[in-house]
Amino acid sequence: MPNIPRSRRPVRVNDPQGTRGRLVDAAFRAFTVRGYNATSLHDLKRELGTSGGALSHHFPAKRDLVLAVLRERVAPAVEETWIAPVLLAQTAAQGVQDALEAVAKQLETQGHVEGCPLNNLALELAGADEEFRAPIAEIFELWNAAIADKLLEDQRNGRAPAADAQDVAALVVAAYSGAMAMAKATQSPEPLRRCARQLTQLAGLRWPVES
Amino acid sequence: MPNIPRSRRPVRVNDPQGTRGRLVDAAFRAFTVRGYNATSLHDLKRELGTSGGALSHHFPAKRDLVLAVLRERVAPAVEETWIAPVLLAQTAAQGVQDALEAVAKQLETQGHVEGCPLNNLALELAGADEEFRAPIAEIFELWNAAIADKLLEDQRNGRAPAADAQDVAALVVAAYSGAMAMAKATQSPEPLRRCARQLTQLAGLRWPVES
Amino acid sequence: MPNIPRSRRPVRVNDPQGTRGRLVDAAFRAFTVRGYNATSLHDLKRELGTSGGALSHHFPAKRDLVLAVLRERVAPAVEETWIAPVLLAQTAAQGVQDALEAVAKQLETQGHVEGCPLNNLALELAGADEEFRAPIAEIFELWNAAIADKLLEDQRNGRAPAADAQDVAALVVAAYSGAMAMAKATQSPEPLRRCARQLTQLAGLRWPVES
Amino acid sequence: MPNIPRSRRPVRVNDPQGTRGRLVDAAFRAFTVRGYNATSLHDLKRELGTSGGALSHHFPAKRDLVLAVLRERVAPAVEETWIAPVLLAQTAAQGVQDALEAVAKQLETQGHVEGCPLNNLALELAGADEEFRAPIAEIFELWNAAIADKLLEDQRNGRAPAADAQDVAALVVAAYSGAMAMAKATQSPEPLRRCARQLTQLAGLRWPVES
DNA sequence: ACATACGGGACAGCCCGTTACT
DNA sequence: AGTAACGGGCTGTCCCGTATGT
Repeated sequence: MPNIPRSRRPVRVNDPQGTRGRLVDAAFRAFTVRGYNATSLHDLKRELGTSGGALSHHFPAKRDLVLAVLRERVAPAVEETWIAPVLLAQTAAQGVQDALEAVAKQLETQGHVEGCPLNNLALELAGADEEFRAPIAEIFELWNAAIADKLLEDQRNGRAPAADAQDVAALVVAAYSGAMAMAKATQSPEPLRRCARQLTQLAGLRWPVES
Repeated sequence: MPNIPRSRRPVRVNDPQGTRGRLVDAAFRAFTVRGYNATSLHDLKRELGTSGGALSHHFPAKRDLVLAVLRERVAPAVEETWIAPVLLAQTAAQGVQDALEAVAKQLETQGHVEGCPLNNLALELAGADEEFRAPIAEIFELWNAAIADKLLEDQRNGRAPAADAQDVAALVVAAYSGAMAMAKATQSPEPLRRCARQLTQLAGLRWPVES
Repeated sequence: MPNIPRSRRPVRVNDPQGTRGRLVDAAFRAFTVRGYNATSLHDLKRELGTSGGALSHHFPAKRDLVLAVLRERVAPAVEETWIAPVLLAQTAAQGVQDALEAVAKQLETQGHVEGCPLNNLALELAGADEEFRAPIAEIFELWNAAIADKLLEDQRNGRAPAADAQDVAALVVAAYSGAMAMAKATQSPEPLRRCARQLTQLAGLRWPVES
Repeated sequence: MPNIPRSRRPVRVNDPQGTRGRLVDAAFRAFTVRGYNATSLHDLKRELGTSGGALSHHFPAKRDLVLAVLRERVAPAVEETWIAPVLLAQTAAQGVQDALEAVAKQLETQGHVEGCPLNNLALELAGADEEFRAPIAEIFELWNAAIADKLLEDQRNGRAPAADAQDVAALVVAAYSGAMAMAKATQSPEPLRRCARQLTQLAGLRWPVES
């Protein structure tokens, strides 16, 4: 009885990296859009077609999943949308404007405003568990530090007025985070735009007016 | 308050207003500390001693409870801690500083930083349901408008430099909200203090430097 | 439009006592036959037609259910099959024989030997949790004490030879428990019968052979 | 196979006998302490460091594991702690006392009373599956037979009074098993000691009172 | 107005086995 | 022989809402 169309058996492929990555991706998306508590693992499984065993294997508990999301998706996202632009710009002020502009543009493109992933998770999880709070705080601090460092460099090079770099950086990060919260609540990019405009009027971020 | 000999039957007090108020209070606290999804109605019932039916009587669904919390606790809180101080201060700039100072002081007093109730609920609920988003957006807008109005008044009176009042107000609200998020994540009032200091350096909030 | 066979609405009857009792009954049966860990709450619910909510209401956790079973079913069963017969018999020796005979007869009647409920739960749960162990130990001790007391009375009345009543009682209880374990393993009442016969040969249980 | 500089491959030792033995050992311990149903294979794997496939290789199913435990650990344990002492003693009565004394001493040494492995498994599994019941019954019967045989020999040699050897043996085994159950429930070796004392008062086990 | 009882339907986590892979 | 990935299914628990009772 030859020539059996051997396509019977449900061929399973072992792809640990891929499966894990897809899980983290899906979790990142879902946590950002719906939040941590409002996302059921069942949703993730169904969305991906992965089984409970696979999920359990890679992430014994939901907690482990969100920790991976923070480390492997949220932190890189902040790095990409904020730290890199700031570091690569000519001045911190310019970098901040670039980053704000890019995000505002993106919000305008896509209809729905989901808010900042870091902020969303921070507000929901920071109060719950020290194990969550610590990595979140760390991301905020790296972000802050990157802006502050750039600003200090600018000041040394005469490209920024004297000011407490840490304070200025904190305001920038806070303004962005808060603006995103308002943008999410009002479903409009306007708060972001308003903040972007006003930040150019901040003493510590104004190009030293020569004359 | 008579001598209660009747040890048997659960003494029931009919106190509609009181029960309702206590429910909203407990919900406000729990939603602020643990979040909406992480708070079960069972928790509230147990915390208050009031049980099931009472809650159901006043609030048919959990949704109704959070709406009441927004209307009757969160909005008044914003009114009290931000709108009133700003309106009563001599200038908007002063009012903003007062409000920030008051909150920072409070954070230092109490060990744990729970964050801003409005912000917490906004981030968790704004993306979920239009029914939640609208009242949250409204609170943000009232807050914003109060600051902007005061600023316009200042400008008319020569107590503030010319600037887009809406933009400045948005930055103030955003900076505060974001700073509270960071304060919650880092469990420290420092971000708030940094932002307070920097906001005094914002052009639109500086007292017109007379010659 | 009269005379609607008003059987439409799923009439629910509140019968807390009844529901609770049926749950404990079903649990007692299932725990005795299949054991604690091998019995799923789903089984109980389906067997009774009760819903998860009802179960959760009466017994927040499985632990609470088994504690109720011990207190309200196992202890009374020991009381009924052992303590009462012993106390009511003319002598302890006679009571022991009566109890053994009754159980042996019952085993012969019903085909399947499930073993002693107390023993089954004791072996499975006593090692797990102090909260389980304590009530189990208490039942054993009451059982033991009843036999010992009766024996002491017999000795005072000259109806039993001098012997350490506690020791004799312990042997009786142990022999019965062990015999039931063997009966369950061999699915035969023979071990019980053998023990019954031999216990009559125990010095402390023999009627003082006058001569 | 992307050439990962795979320096951290887990060192694997092929040791079929050893792995199998360690698995059975761990299972024996866990089943004795926590019971069959309360022990997850995951626990065993983690305890041993060996993982999934190894277990599956040696024991396709959990059932096979417990059967091996019965055959290779429980039966030998009964052989060692009961059958050998009885056979080697001068009389059955002496052997029984020796065995009881040894176990009681061991219980006193180690603080925690786990109970008799055979009894624990018997009560939990005998009712579940004929495949489990049979080997358990067999162990009980071998145990019983050893004592009965020794007793018959004693009787033939005039070292024991006439009595139904099977019955006496059954009582001894039952008393021990039951006493261990009580010892586990009360976490005390006392029941065992009491039974040991009383068994010396059993007619069939008393050294023929030389006239 | 309030309290107890209950209905179902999730949810996270676990568990036993099997399959791909080394 | 042994490892890691994976498949599903099930378990105890919780949770929100409603119905019954006082």
